[in-house]
Amino acid sequence: MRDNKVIAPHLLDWYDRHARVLPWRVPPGGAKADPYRVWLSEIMLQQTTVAAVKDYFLRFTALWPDVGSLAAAPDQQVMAEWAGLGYYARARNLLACARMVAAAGGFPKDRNGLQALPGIGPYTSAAIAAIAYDQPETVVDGNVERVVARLHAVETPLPAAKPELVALAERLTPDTRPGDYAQAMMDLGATICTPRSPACGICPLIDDCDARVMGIAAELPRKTPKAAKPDRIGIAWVARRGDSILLEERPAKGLLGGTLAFPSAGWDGRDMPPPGSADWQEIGHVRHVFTHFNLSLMVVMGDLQDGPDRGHLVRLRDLDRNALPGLMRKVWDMARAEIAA
DNA sequence: CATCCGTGGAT
DNA sequence: TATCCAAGGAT
Repeated sequence: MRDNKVIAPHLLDWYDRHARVLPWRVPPGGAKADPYRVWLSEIMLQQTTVAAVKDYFLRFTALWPDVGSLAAAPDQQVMAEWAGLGYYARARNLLACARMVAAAGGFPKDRNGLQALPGIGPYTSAAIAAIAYDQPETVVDGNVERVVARLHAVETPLPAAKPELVALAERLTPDTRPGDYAQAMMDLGATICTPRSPACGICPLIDDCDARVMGIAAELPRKTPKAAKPDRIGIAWVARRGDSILLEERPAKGLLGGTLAFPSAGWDGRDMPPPGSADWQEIGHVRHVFTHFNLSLMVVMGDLQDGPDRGHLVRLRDLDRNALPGLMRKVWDMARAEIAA
């Protein structure tokens, strides 16, 4: 029979020996974590893998070592540095949040205050409060949902099971070392209690897990099936004039909001004409997968005869591929190959 | 509560 | 190739 009181001690003992070393992390029992670095890493890590975040985190903290310097950064530079990481609303909220925090003289020191800031929801507010301020808030991300669903053998499928999992997780949260405990739960989920083939044989909670006894650990948490992704098509214009190429900033809201992009239409709910007159030549198609649809984008290229009526011309040698979101990098790579040919 | 919002890696 | 999914939040 599981004893809730021993779970945190078991987990913390394991964490003291096996904590992952990460750029934004303070070692177990170590010095106090910097709220700015905790916040920045947590925003980047939302629905994003540790491997993908590492370089972005190092780059951001090198450019902007504190919230004041980030708050003073130009919007376009932050968007360009975020390019490729996805979920661009995070970048816009990041900057809005940094400016509010800088104006207030620092981060709020409790969960409710944190959650009032843009881009900070139930998970992130609890994570910052626990990790940076050592408050016994319960952090519930996808890892914790999975660990708790297995410990308690919760068979209700997600997302309906979420409230129940949160309540169960709250009962496990210790009053001491809540920040280490939160990170330990996530490390356990990421390295031992993994989605497909959990390594129960080396799990520090093997004697505390109901699903393990029932032999259903790998099946939990159950999830309600997702709808199939529809296919969408569209067109992107690679408009050239001399040694320059046309780019535009996308509208702040919606798909790839606020990012630098080639003019395009037909795939994002906006019906736009070509940005100018040209003898457009089809050079190929790029495929891209978004969260809720598959995209096949026809790429056409041409020399502008008039216009453009929007966007701005950028010299090829000034075009930074890394400042483009992933989809537009594919468009650019195709166009660059065509130009070279 | 459902939908929208990226990207890349693992299986 | 198809599917899942990764430290979620806003609307």
